[in-house]
Amino acid sequence: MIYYAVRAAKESVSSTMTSKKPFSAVQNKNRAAILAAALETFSAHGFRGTRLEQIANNAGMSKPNVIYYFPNKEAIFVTLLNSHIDKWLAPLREIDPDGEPLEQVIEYVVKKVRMSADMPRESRLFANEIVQGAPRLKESMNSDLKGLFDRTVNILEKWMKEGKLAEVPADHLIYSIWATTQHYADFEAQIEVLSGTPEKIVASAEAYLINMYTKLLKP
Amino acid sequence: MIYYAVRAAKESVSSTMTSKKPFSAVQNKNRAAILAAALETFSAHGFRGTRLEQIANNAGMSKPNVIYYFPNKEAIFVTLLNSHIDKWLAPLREIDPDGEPLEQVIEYVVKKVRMSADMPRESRLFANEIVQGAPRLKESMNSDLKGLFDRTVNILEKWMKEGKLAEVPADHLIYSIWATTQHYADFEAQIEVLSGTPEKIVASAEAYLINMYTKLLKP
DNA sequence: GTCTATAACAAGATAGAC
DNA sequence: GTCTATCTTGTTATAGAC
Repeated sequence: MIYYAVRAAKESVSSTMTSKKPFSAVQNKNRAAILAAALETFSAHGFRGTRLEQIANNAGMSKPNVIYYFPNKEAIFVTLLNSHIDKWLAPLREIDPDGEPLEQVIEYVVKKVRMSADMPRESRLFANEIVQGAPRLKESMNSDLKGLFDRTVNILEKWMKEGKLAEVPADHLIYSIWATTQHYADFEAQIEVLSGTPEKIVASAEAYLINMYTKLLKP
Repeated sequence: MIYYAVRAAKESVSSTMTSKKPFSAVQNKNRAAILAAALETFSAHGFRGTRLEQIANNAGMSKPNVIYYFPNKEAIFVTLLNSHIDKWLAPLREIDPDGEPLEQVIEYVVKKVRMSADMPRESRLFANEIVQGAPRLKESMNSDLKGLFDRTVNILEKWMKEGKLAEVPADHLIYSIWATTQHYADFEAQIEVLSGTPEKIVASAEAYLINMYTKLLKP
């Protein structure tokens, strides 16, 4: 089950690579359509709330045809998670230990809040899963995320010790950045009720957050 | 359907009240057991992810017996949401327009982060629902929450105009308080992977957040 | 590769005895 | 009020023709 998912995740990226069993052009096209449809429904309803039929309809094909490309529903979900995780963690990876500290943190905040605006479905996909205990995400959190998190904590603590950032607990700083930036995507339904058009709100969030984290971290 | 839910939510609070059809002591006890079990499972798995059987098992009774007390699964869920919403919004309601501004905001932050520590399941119950578009919560958000939110925005803006708080967009301020405080409960699974025991982390969150919002808002 | 039909099963809800 | 047995529906997954 996991096997198929991983294979799909890796190979769907480059169909031309000369591995054992590359997917055909049609296969890649249909896989992509399924994953696009899956992002739509899984992010809106979570794993159990999503019906295979919705995915099939959104992808413009029949239910059995979907299952022709993926062995089961869980494989679609896991493939989807894996296919987005690198992109999702990229901004964290791009923090430069040799850059100007405050600038690096603010840059990270800006990237994250823009992701919330540009990729709200990806954000909710992960949010849905984590709120429910991350049963299908614990593995990649332990491998991909944990290392990145620790690396970032170290960089931040070094900067603080050097007096280049105000001293705050680095782990809490990262959590609050995640919380404040992703909130606009994850709780969009609530924001829409309270503030109207979410797009406008996310647009003005950037300035607010830059100000907040600058005040917090300026040495 | 909604009728039963509302009736249950209101009457289960005070069994002795002299309304048309008060519930018996046994009824109240069983209703309470069902709602307690429901909080456990709905907060962990969301509405569709929760099985009636899990609720029954957790409540120590049979599935049909659960349905004897509530007409269906949705009624349990709606009753549960309603039975917690007042408690959940209490800290916001308690912001005193005549109090010392910064103190009032910090007090609010502290109450919220403690709720995250003491009532993580309630937090996730709402988070789960909102991430999925709040289909069964839109109504009470429009009635209960919207008014409270607007009231709070007005209080904050007045304080800012009077120079008693630094000027920031009040709506974003509220969103960031919600985001940073609830994050510890809602994303507990992730925090556990990255920082170990969530209890310790939430405990140290209070000081971090007090510092952050003080720096942000001190005039 | 794609489809219709259907098997297999899980889950919500009901009937009716106690 | 509570339970066992069961109905009914919804949903995943498969079989097999094209």
